[in-house]
Amino acid sequence: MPVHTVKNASDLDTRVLPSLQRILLPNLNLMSDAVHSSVKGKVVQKGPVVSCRQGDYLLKAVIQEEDLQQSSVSQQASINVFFFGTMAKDFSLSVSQGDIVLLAGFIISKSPTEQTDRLHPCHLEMSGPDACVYVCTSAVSPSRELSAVSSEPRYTYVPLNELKPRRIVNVYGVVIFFKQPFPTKGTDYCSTLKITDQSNAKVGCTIFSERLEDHPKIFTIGDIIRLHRVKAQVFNESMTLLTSLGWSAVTFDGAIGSPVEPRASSRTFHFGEADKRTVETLRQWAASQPLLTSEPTVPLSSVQPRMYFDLSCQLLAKACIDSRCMLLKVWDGTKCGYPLLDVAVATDTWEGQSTTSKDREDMTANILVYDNHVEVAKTLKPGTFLRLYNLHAVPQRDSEQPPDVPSRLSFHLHGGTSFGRGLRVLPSHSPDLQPLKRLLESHADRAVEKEVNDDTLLEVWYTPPESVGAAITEEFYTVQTCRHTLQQVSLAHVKRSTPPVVCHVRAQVRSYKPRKLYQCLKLFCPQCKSIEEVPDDGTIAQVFQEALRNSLPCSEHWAVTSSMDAPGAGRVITMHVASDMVLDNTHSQLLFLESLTLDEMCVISGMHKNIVPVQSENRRMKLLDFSAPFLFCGDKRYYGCKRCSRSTFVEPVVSGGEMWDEHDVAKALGVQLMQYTLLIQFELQDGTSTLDALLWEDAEQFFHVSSAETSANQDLQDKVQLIMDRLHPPGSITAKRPWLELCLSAYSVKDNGRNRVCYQITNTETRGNFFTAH
DNA sequence: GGTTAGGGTTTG
Repeated sequence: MPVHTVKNASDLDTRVLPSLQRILLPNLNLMSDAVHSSVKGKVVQKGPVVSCRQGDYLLKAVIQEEDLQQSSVSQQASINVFFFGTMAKDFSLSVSQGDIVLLAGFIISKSPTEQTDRLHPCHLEMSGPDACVYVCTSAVSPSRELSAVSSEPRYTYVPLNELKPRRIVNVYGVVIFFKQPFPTKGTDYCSTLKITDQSNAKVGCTIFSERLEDHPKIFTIGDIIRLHRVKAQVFNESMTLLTSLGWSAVTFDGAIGSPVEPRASSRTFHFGEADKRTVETLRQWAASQPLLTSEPTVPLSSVQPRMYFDLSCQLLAKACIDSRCMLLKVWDGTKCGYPLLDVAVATDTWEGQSTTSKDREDMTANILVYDNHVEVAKTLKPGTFLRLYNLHAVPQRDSEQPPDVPSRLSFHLHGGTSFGRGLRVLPSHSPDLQPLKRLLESHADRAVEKEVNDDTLLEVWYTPPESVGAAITEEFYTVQTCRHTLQQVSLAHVKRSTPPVVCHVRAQVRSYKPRKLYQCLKLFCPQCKSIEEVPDDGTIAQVFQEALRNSLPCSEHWAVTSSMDAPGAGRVITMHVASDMVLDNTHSQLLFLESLTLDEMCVISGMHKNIVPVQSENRRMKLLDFSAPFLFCGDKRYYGCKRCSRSTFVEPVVSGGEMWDEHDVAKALGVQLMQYTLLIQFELQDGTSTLDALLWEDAEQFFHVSSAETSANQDLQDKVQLIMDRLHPPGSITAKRPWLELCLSAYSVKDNGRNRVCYQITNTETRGNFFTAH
């Protein structure tokens, strides 16, 4: 290995590479003889191994000259060193921050970052066969042990007037300006926003992310945002914040008294009491700042010609005009004070309800959405609640119209993102949508009272946003996939039958539970047959926190141990790799990580195939409590059965070069792997009776998803939700629910010594042409 | 470790 360890620091001066000339770092320059020289210094910064574009690996470290008089310490005493390929991995595993290293076989280059990092004008590159490192591992210092056990506070937040250039920080702020994400010329979407806090400093933030759903969910000025791991930078003489590696954003409603519910895109983020207090304090402060109170959205009834305004509304229908323009038909339950322009569109180009009752006609607004906004508008489903930002009320003067007749108003969402122009979907539970929803509901009630012969309004209101279009244009049904040749029977007949028996029935879903789809996902132990809930992130984070409290780095003879700094936490994460695997590709290694938080685990697991969180007990490695996953594989998490697994293990039998899956890891660690499973209880009805039936063993077939994949994939969760909403549209009346052809298995189970009959939906799958659209 | 963009007196 090109990284060698020596026992004594003095060996670096005397025994190692005696033929080479030591150069003090301040004396090093581009003309120095790199071939016959060595440098020595303390590792003051050590970055992670990162993969670069060509499939190579890179690690950056900073080493500092130690052998200097105090007076001569200068910026030239610290130098950037880049390690490439296996050298990077070896360095990462063998060298810790604080160690003294001797480097040779380097290339000296001009440092492109001299101006920004104020370090040595040169940097060193360590690659190729001649590069080598000797390291004297420093003893674990008391301060390092202390930092490993201290866990609070988890994050520190920097006031916006105390930002220093180039520092990676966590901040809280109140949003005073924001734009919806727009595509850049690079690979990402960009959101720009401006925030402020009690210090009154105003700081622009630029968020880059390839995924639209990762961008901060800001609905209005006055929302509160928490940013983690953003980099401070000066631009145009002002401080700005820029996303950096592992950044995250969580936003909150800014109104005093509204629930402090974090809006996050990532499923894993830390949110505790301290965050709640910070949000509440910021809300109080913002309420006292007249400039910060958010401009309320303007109802249609208050719109004046030529004004720009934000509108909250429900989408009724949409139609494509051309590639650069879409028409959205919306309402907000109020009546505009001006006559509205009706845009003529062929009936068959509408999606959703284009024809409406006279009463509603007066309340619907046609909105022309241009250019870049078409992309978002295309994805909208009738029924969705929307907010349109910087909408323009344009009076359209008809040339033949007499001057005393008021012009008809049309609404335009112009192209571009200036002034925050854009549109976004609002979740229907948003606090500031509730007045709008109550208003729409009252119209729906009135329509019922009057028995208006037009149920389109009810249709839109009572059907969930996603399914309005579908309910009209798409078919939904189930088919039996078994080969039973059975006469269809009634539910009453099924209940009279003696189990075990299989029946075919035709029934509707009267209700189902759990209503929160994520609660349908369970963990099943094939060994002891127990079913457990999937722990939520709060529970898991707590297990990590517990382990953090008790842990001192463990040491195992079979593992190579190294450490890295937890960014901004003043704590060291310890990493163990089985010796046999050290040379494997970093991404496929089985890693054991100690002293880290769930957040950190989520960041790191994105880059590795298999990571096992561990803690130590008497310096021996031990798994965490089984309420937390014992294994992280990218987005996926695997759990061990509490009853059937051991939390201690001897040396895991690993051999290099293999690709490990969750079964291999579980076996090597003595863990009984829990399987993901979907479990839903339906109440079926068919006019003769009602009957509770489980959907469990054949649930994957029913939904066309894998339970394990669904656990880590929002799209699949949405798909399950979508299907449930078809089976049982929320708020729907019986007549509107589909009739399903089902295969039912009736069987007996022992329950407290008594036989009980259970029913399961088996051999049945859902069909509907929305699958192809999805 | 970091390319994109870095709000702005709008308009079909």
